[in-house]
Amino acid sequence: MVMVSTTNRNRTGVPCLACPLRLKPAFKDKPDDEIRFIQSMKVDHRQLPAGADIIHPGQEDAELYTLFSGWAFRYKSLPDGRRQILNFLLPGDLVGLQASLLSAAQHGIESLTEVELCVFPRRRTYELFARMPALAYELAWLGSREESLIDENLTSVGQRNAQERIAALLISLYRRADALGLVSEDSFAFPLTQQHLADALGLSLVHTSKTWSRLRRAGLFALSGGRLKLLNPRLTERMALLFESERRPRPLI
Amino acid sequence: MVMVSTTNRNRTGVPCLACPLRLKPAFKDKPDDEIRFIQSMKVDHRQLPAGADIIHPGQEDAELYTLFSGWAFRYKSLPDGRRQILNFLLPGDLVGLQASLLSAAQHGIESLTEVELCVFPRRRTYELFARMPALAYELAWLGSREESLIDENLTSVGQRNAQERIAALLISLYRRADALGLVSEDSFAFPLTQQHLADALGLSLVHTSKTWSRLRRAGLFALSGGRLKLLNPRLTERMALLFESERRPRPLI
DNA sequence: CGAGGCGTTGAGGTTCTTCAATCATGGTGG
DNA sequence: CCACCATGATTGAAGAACCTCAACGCCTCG
Repeated sequence: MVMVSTTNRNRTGVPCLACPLRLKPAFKDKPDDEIRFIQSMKVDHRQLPAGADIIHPGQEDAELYTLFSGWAFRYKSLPDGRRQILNFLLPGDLVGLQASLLSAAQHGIESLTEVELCVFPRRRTYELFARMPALAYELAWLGSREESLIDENLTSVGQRNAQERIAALLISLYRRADALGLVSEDSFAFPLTQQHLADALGLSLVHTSKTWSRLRRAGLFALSGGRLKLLNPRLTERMALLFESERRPRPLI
Repeated sequence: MVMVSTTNRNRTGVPCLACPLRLKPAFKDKPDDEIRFIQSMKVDHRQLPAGADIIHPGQEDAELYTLFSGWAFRYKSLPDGRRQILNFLLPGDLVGLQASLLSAAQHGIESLTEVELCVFPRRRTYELFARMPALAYELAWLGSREESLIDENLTSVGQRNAQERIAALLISLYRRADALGLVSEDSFAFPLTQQHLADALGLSLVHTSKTWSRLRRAGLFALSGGRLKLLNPRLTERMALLFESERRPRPLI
């Protein structure tokens, strides 16, 4: 939970028109004039270490970001310290849309790995709506997509048992990483500790550890060198009681 | 789960400029030209009985609605029949924003009481973004607000025990009903069965019944004639482990 | 070498679930 | 008017899932 603001003075980062993310199969094409508008709104390219507060609970002046690289998560805490991880953020995800629309952040956002963020000033969010309706529409679209992910997490925590929750989380992260080209040989970088898992699944640390180890020993997945390999995706899907979900390209802002 | 489409042929319903909801303290003022635009987008005023499917899971042509009167809820089901209620919808809430932006509804929406809906064609959602950026912004704002409610529910189900979950739900519904002027003498119409409660709280029906009765006998609330009266809101708030939350007016579309 | 972060495991207790039976209420048809 | 049925709420009993407490091992880092 280190508070760092290592603002990279290299304001440009990568030009948005040449953004490597945009080439991934996860994302839709976008007309050049919209990309140039995004470029003109981008005021910084910021790098933060793992464990940094990107937005803290109650913050009123949170900017709007796109996660360029690395992982992060949104969370909510209770007064007595219990913490619920609401969802994980991967490259291309919007960071802080809710916080920038509502007057104060109702949640916190923390980096899970070192991250790079494209920074857009929250003051100009309305300008985006006024001048680039297509982008505004995609902003709303991305907001709805995030809500849909949280719906799924709520269903998991409310209805699935420990083993089903783990399976559902693995499949969800696997699919998202895959769409971003982060999966090679069924394995992808997996920066979560068991405490993160427990807080995301609504389980105690101990029970998470036991169930996690059991599923690993049962051959569902393997973990080495910080990379997770799904050994039996089909079985995992069935164990998660998941309905099929389509995977169409999405907007990148 | 009756499928009825009692389309009220009286297309007008109430003129939006004279919408009685708009007078409630829950809602912000809006310029007349925006209200007239909303009126021009409204294609129907539809009445459905309790238990009707407003949007069914997987539906691809769901319209966008504003809930004019009555209660509804969003839910997600697992293949084996377990159901999670994601959030409750009260008058003034948008219905089906997520479904109208994404290509198919990832959830269902069902009426809890008889409801009246203002119907807006999903085909014209983009037109709204193009022609009325202020309204588009408020649409996104309402989407973020709904996400924020789901965040709270996820935190409840993931971190609170049965009694805390019930307290948190009661406070949340009480505050929302209050802002709509639906509360008189600390009591408001309460159309949920214990099955709805159980599905929203992620608890079994039996345990919900036992905890619910225990809190009622403990004097937290009283239920008679379908109306719920919160007898000790302060205590309920403390029991829910809730942070204080501001209540500013919100947009009505 | 010590400290701290992270993961694992055992033991015992609590919360919550499942199964099952009962009861109250309201509507319907004979 | 009453028998019948459906829906919803209540309660007891037994067991499973999950939680807390506690101890220990492994690793990295200073």
